[in-house]
Amino acid sequence: MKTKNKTRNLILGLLCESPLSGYEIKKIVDSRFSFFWSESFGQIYPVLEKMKEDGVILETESANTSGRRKIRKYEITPEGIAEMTFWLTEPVEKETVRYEILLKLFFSNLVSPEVMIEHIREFQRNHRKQQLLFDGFEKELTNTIHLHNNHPQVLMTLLFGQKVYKAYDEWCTEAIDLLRKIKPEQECAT
Amino acid sequence: MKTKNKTRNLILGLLCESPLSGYEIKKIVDSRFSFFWSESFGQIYPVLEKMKEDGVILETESANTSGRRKIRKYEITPEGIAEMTFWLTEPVEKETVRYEILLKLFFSNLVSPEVMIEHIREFQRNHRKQQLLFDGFEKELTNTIHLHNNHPQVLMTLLFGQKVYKAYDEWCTEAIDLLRKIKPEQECAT
DNA sequence: TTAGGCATGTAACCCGTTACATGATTTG
DNA sequence: CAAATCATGTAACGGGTTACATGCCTAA
Repeated sequence: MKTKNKTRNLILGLLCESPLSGYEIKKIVDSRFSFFWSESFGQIYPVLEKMKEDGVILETESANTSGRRKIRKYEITPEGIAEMTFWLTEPVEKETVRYEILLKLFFSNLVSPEVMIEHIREFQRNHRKQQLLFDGFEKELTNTIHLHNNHPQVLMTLLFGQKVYKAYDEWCTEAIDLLRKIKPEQECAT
Repeated sequence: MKTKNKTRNLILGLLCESPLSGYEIKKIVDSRFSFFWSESFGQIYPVLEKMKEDGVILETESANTSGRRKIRKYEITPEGIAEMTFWLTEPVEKETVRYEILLKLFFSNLVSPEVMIEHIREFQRNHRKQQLLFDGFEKELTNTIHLHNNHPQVLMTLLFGQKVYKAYDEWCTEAIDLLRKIKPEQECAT
């Protein structure tokens, strides 16, 4: 039962709450998980097929609603719940992050400081957009408190995002300041 | 010239400073880049071969020193420097992070809070170890100031690590506190 | 009517890890 | 001598993205 496939666990987790289609899974990930997870259709659909074969989920031919294209809804089986709870107890694997922005920064003495400043500004802009979304989520959650039994857990993931993104933001500001102090003659090439 | 292969850029960057072997590249990444980058031998050696073919690096048959096994040293070519500077000016691609710990947390109402508390403790321990290394690096750097012309850039990557890991650490403490407050009857299953 | 969102799926490709094989040299 | 470390390499595999193909429905 050694599941390296995290997509599989994501799907199992979502289906623990309610049956969903592949399309809906993707939408949920894109909207609520985007700051710590991502999935593509090219991954989701084949994995769903495999999971059906393995008997951890089953298709609940949930209607051809109003002559629309067939929507394949899936629900979790007891085997699926067992697999999910097993995975939850397994230790978290060491994540292998790769911050392209830090790699560029590390070697950025090959180009003018302005280049790197612009990269960091862009990074800061993108992450500030996400920070605004955090605030929205938080309000949404405090309004619907106790509606979901995983409410505290959701808040905690949010808290993670808020703290880390705040750290990103502060770093961006400081890094830009530091880069501005670098004299052009210290460069290697342009 | 659309390089998606980041390993290639890492190698180019390192070779800008001095010629290196595949083994040395791996050691540098493991020791100094580990908190924001990772590489495996199975990736490095084939990429080096490909880069040689493409003429961005060349092998400088750096001696069979004292009858030892042949060490293949590589140095960068002008084409390699051009490729690297081009990549540095290209925008940073949106990173797709996947925090397994947050995915587990999000769905952790399926198991007892103690399970998740232990995962977070482990996460905190691992990252605190790295935080100690940051302090060591910093001292090392302040001693050798001005020895390398990318000194400020290195310090900035370090600053990033320090800020983000501090955010991790604070979150861990708060999250564990919050999890302790969850009453067992709020769970779904065990 | 056409653009865009809903919905599913596949093929090609790349990226990267793991595991293994090989062999030399150093150190206990 | 055995174990660890230095050093290079390959094969197998899996994970994941991108791009494409298909088709339906709704709203401008």
